[in-house]
Amino acid sequence: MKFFKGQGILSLTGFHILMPELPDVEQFRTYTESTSLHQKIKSVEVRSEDVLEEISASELRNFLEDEEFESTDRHGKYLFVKLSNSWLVMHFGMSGFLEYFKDPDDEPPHTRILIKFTNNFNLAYDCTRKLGRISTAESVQEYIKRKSLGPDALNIDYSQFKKILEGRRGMIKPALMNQHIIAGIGNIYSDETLFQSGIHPKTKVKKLDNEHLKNIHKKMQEILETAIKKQANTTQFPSTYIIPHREKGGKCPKCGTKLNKIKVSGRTAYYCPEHQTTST
DNA sequence: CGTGGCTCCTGGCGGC
DNA sequence: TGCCGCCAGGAGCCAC
Repeated sequence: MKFFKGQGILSLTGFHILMPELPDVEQFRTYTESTSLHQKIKSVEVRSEDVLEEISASELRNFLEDEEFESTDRHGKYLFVKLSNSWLVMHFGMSGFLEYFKDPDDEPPHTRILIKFTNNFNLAYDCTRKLGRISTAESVQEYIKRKSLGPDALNIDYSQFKKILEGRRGMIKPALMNQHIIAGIGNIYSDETLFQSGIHPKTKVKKLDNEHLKNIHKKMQEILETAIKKQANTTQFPSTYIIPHREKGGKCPKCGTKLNKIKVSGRTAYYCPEHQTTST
């Protein structure tokens, strides 16, 4: 699938890299579904043990070899792949992606785990910066519980959303990005959500009224659904989105004002000073 | 409870 | 050109 190959190419040419937040992982999930199900795993190469979490290379090989991927699931930024009796869990850090290929020349450049199927195709887990993690779980629920992940950002309804945010003392952007509160939103989708909601990223949660929260919840889910429809390809996003303008000298796609770039909880936040005016 | 700082990594880029 | 420090979209840990 050229799409994934394109990620590296896009990043090299200065376009926006597709980062593994919820929509990207959903794309990896459907990609896995459409390429890798119901094929016997012949062998597994662990090229870097750095990405293994609570499992050794030989344990992972034993865990996967002679198994088949039966189905997939996703929770937040985690991809789950079902085997006969347990689950493989993939997290992509800041630079991870999957590539299904046959010709060795098509192997991506920073393959950390290579799964070889008996049909002679391969699934590569490529993670340049080695910040992603591969692990296993008894079930999706067991993993969610073990990692204390909040509800998935796409599934959470408003009453639940409101309940988890109410009473928080901190700022809205870090709250949205906190995987223990809501799973799936990272730095760029929190920027987009707050841009579309007209909320300054440093706004204290307790300063937001019911209408604000309702709007944030609605925009968050609309954005995630749109991004998934566009296969997380930012070049296909609506022209009113801030994501493609999150760069030095970027301008607001709605009014042309130069975007502000600030640090919020240690992360880079871009926002429009004209559109995101709630007091902090 | 929240936040800032540090850490895990690699690689692209800007500045000198 | 070469080198170096800075920066990046994730997230855990610890001190305050």
